[in-house]
Amino acid sequence: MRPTVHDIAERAGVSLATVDRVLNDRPGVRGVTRAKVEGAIAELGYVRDVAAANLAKSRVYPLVFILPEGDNPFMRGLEDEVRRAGAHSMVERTQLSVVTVPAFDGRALAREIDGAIERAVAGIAAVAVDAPEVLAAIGRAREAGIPFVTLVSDLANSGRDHFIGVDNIAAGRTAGSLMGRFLGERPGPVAVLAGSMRVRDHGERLEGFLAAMSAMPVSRAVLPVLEGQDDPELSFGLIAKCLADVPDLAGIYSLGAGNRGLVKALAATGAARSLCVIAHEVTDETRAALEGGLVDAVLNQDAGHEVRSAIRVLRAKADGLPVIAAQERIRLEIFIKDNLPSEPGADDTPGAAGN
Amino acid sequence: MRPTVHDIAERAGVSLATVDRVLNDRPGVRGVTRAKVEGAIAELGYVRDVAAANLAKSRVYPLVFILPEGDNPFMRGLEDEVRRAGAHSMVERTQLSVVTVPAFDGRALAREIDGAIERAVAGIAAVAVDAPEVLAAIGRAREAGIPFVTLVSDLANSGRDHFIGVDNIAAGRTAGSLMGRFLGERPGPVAVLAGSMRVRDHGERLEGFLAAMSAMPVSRAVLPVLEGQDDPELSFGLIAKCLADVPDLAGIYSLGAGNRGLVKALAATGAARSLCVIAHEVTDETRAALEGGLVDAVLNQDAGHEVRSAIRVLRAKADGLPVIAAQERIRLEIFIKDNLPSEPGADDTPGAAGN
DNA sequence: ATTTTTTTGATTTACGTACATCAAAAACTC
DNA sequence: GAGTTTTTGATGTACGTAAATCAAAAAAAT
Repeated sequence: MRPTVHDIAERAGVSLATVDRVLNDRPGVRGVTRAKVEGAIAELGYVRDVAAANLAKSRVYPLVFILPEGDNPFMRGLEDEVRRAGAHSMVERTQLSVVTVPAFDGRALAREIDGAIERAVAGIAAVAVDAPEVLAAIGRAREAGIPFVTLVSDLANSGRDHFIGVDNIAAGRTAGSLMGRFLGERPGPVAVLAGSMRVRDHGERLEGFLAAMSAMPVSRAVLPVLEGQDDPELSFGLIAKCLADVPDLAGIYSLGAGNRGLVKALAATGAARSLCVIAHEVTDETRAALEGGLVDAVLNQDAGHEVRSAIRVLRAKADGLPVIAAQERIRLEIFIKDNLPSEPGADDTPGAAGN
Repeated sequence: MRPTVHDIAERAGVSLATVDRVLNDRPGVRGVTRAKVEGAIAELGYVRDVAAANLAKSRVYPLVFILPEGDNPFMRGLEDEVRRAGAHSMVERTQLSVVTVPAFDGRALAREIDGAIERAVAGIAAVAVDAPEVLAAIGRAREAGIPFVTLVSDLANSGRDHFIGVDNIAAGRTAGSLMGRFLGERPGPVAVLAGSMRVRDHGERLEGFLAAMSAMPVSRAVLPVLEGQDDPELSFGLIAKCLADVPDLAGIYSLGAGNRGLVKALAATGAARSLCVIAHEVTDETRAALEGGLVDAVLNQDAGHEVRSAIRVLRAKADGLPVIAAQERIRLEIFIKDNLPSEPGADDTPGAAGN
């Protein structure tokens, strides 16, 4: 059976009060006594019963998720997942809140991080922005002893506890390999639709894509990047023009969130029947396009898994417990039509409204 | 804040003892009193604090995993995952045990299920076998109020609480689609390596594969199934013979666990340079083959996720709590060389032994 | 109305831990 | 050795729930 604080007291020859002082780093214990207690803890392999401690303390873990605003479907899906998890999180003594900031606004993000620090939350998860003020804010959170997780978009050298997301270079490389395999020896250039090359994630995906394409047996041109700012109408226009201007176009890689415009352009021109199209993230649009044959493959990161992982990691850090690395590793999923899981809520009664 | 039993007592105008009797279905409560208490429970939205209850009861959840014996790498990996999870499961009041039975032995499996029922375990997870005595044993477990999860291999109409695994027809279809896409217009038949067609899972994968291949624009022969009994040497022989007998072979789909023999035959003959090879489950052999270019894609189900899911589902069922469907859905993963996650333990110091 | 049976309430103990209080013991200083 | 300071121990209360006991109250039966 598991050792308790009573066992420690007996093994070390001290009282419960002394054990409590050592376990919780309270003052009033001589070094020699502390050593005895710590020795007993180690010998017994004592692990705190966190559930019992939380009960005694009536502890609640307030966690905050800071997400970018806008109509990026993936981010909205991420927000939905947080809200869904939050609906029954009090059962696990967790209280989730969502704060949104303008996309790519480092200053606003830093401000919200500092706000969360002020409120003494138990942990922070944020989609990072490459900006010095964000770097500094993360540093302040860590100094205040608040666990910090970057979500989807990492920030190097930030001291964050954990990154939850996929490797974007590998993502691009995967897209390139698949594109090359699917196209085989069929000739013609490929186009790339990005949001903005100023975003590091997009740059990394392109880098990986180009590397993989250049390693393919068949040499193939990659056209200059189309920057659609993740805007549906702008993306639509760029793709439609490209389809018109490049009659021998062989494929399109959409590495950002402009998929609504892409899918619309493909459907409008009927071009997808002869193109290989690879996009990122399963959303309503890309799911429909995959099922309807407009898109050949979607590379996905599971927002639900990411949110659950963030919660688990922040909780583990707050409790000083180990993180199970294998469980928290986010896989880059490849979906074709045949392995696409059924839509969430597909089990619901047809008349049910939303989910 | 969360309502407690005290709030129920006050709301219903009864004592704590009565609330306890109602909550725990103990005798000695009139119907009219019970209705009052249940009304208060509903109005308050009371949800039991399972952690507090477990503390009061010193509860432990003994769970048993019944797995097939043998050197099937996937099953051994599954067993490793259970043992790994069991190493620190007491922290969560869970006690995992593994029982192995001869592969495909329905009688032995039924006997172990009954043994677990006798020991009054909190839940059972088993790789199912299609046999009437197994069906009956699962029925007995359910009658005894013991939650039952089928793992990897399901059993229809068994009354099990949950299936944790992938859809094998979809798996076969995915393999067929990928094979067709990767081969493009390149001519030549494809071969299928199975364990045994007597195993329903293998039959389903073949079914899906054939359906997808026949839907491809290019018509392509599928050779009669090679049944290697998941034996490395038998599989080696069958593949080597096939490679010698069919010089225009275009691809191989390995739907079972004979991959060690397959990979060895490919390496020995140098045939893989001109073949498209798709296999199932990431194991040491398939990982190396994928990285070395002998295999083009591996379709995988994550054993670690499956074990964690089984534990979560069994715990939730034992507690009478809801199962989060999205979290417990096992995805059919497609791995090519570029999105293959680094090997578990790859973060360890190079000198570290095993893991 | 009386007797018998059933229901209800009050109370205690328990789980493992957190945290506070204050007297007693030990250690330190002069 | 006396006085002062620090450390330690004993104890109580708390968290939310489980479970047992027995007296008192309520309901049912005669």
